[in-house]
Amino acid sequence: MTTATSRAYDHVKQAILERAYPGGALLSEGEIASEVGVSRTPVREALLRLETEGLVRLYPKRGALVLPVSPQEISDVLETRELVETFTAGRATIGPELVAELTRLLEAMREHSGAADAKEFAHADRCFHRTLVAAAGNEILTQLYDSLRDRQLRMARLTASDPVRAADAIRDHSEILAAVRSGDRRRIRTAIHRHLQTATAALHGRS
Amino acid sequence: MTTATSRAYDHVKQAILERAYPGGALLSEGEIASEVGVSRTPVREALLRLETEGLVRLYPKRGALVLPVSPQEISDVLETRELVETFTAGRATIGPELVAELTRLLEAMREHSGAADAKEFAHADRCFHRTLVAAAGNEILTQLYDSLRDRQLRMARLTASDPVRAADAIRDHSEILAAVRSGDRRRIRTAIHRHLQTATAALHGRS
DNA sequence: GGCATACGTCTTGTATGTAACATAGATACA
DNA sequence: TGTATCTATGTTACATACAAGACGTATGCC
Repeated sequence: MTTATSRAYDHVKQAILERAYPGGALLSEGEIASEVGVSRTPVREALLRLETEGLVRLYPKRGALVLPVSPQEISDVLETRELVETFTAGRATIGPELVAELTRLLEAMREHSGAADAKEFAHADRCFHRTLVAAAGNEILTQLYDSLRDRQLRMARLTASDPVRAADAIRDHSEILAAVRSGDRRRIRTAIHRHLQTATAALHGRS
Repeated sequence: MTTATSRAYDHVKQAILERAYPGGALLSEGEIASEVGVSRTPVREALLRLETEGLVRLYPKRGALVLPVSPQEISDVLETRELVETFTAGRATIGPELVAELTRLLEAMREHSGAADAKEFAHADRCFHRTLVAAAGNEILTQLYDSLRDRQLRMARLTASDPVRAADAIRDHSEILAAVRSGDRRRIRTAIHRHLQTATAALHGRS
């Protein structure tokens, strides 16, 4: 069985990312504890962790405030994401395994590009980028990147349920993969930069 | 009065950074609790936080392992630090307050360059860099940078107690400050890059 | 001797109890 | 009316209790 702490963590994190706990809400440990069916202790540990991830802010004796997404946060996340992705693209170890993995993930995106599979699509999308970042071999940046993607999840309204955007994403990823295959790092960086530009524009166009 | 959790956190963190708890040591909550004079609960919260900072690793039902510094970690920290510093240098809002603050910190470094003030020297050094990073206005990167500096603390053998290295650092920082005054961003990045190169070399030369 | 098993010890994971703090709203008073 | 104070309620911060898991070691058996 999974631990009580991780159940509490997953529950709260998912609720925040899906806006079931909206930005600005003040959560109490006891309330969450009874929802999840555990005691307050594991809930408290989950909230502590979510605070370090930047999703909530703990106010002593008051409760846990679900941080509203601010323009500053959006800008910081996007800026940092671009920094990490372009940098790691310049350092990634490019080999047959990497190409094979990226190919597989791109294929998964194509398979799930229908409106019904939005969740799987988003997952493959995310894994694609993550794989590329991880290929640079820097664990600190890989972990940072993961937390950025989580935070970005809250910002997107209805990510990827739009077929046009799904098609855009597939096209962009194909270009990134082709660039990786070519081994031309400048081309990879350019492709990633362009991809993030379109993604950013879409985000701003809807928020 | 400060909270029990923060006392436990400070105690353990300092002990790890100063190698009082050496890499590879297995800590138990109860042991720390009695050292600090609090119950296990706040100790546990402190350890959880230190795990997210990459200083310890919690093994279920076993204890908290003080992570030994690995070559991989050294490389990741240095690489990430350079990435963050050079990037933020390119975005920092350069104004009179920034220049004044950096000047003040450089002055503090000069004041404390004697061997007796190693701690104050290191503190001013760190604040100098932190101020520059923060001037870019990206909270995510600023926070990341802080954690990198903590981790780097463990790697340096006897940081800055060497007068030659202190003089080197002051010279490098002067050049960075001059570059900031000039407003030439390329020059700032170059100065930072050179500074990190010498710092890295010193680190490797001794470890 | 060699192997499996049982046991004792250490440690955590989780629940629960308690006191102190923060706040909102009521109340008293000028 | 406006202000200060009191009180009721909700919430955490921390301590403590207890059960269960992980290991090292001894024990029994061949």
